[in-house]
Amino acid sequence: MITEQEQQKKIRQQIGYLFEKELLQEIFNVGKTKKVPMDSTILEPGESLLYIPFIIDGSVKVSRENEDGEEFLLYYIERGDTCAMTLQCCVKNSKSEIKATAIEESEILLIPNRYMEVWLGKYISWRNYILDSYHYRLSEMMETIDSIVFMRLDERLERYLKDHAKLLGSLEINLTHQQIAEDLHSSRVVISRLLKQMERNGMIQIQRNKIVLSSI
DNA sequence: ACATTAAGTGATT
DNA sequence: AATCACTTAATGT
Repeated sequence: MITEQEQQKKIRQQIGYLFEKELLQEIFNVGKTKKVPMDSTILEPGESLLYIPFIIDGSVKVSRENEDGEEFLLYYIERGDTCAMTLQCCVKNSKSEIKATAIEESEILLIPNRYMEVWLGKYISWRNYILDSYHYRLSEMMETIDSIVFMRLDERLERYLKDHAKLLGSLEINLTHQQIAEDLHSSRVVISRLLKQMERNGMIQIQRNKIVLSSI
């Protein structure tokens, strides 16, 4: 079991630079950290938010899901990030419209949602952080929209692979063609074909359950 | 050895 | 670019 001191130290290291001293102290008082295993769902659409989640360590995938359970990747969030969608949910007490999945073992910090509004008035760093988060997520979403509208699927796939590699800091991508197809809302056959082509171009190597990029 | 799941491929729309 | 139908290859039991 991790001691409180160790936990605080970790939070300080990972996201401490974001907030002022007093706020950090409040975070220590009311926040709880939680480890989540790879591939676990952190948040389902329709769920009510009781906590504002922050990523302290690891990476999380945020996606949209329709009634049939088909997904579409909106963006990734990593250390120091929170999800703009959840912020809104916390204030308005509405339900989540997105799905969040850990793509590696991650650690999240949970803050009871009632502090959200109080801190907005009390701490400048918090206000800035929230505004920045919104801005950043919105930009990322626009990039994603651009890619759907203006890029061909092979270009999107390439971007997807590189983003994934950068995020996890490894040229090895442990995903099946099926999983990739789901994120890009395409079909497995199509992805397999495009990957095969990329392999012929020497951009990647294909193995079972794994793709190795030659470079980023 | 057999079943299951991932990946490859030709043909069709 | 998607879907079907089928094959081949890798992996678990």
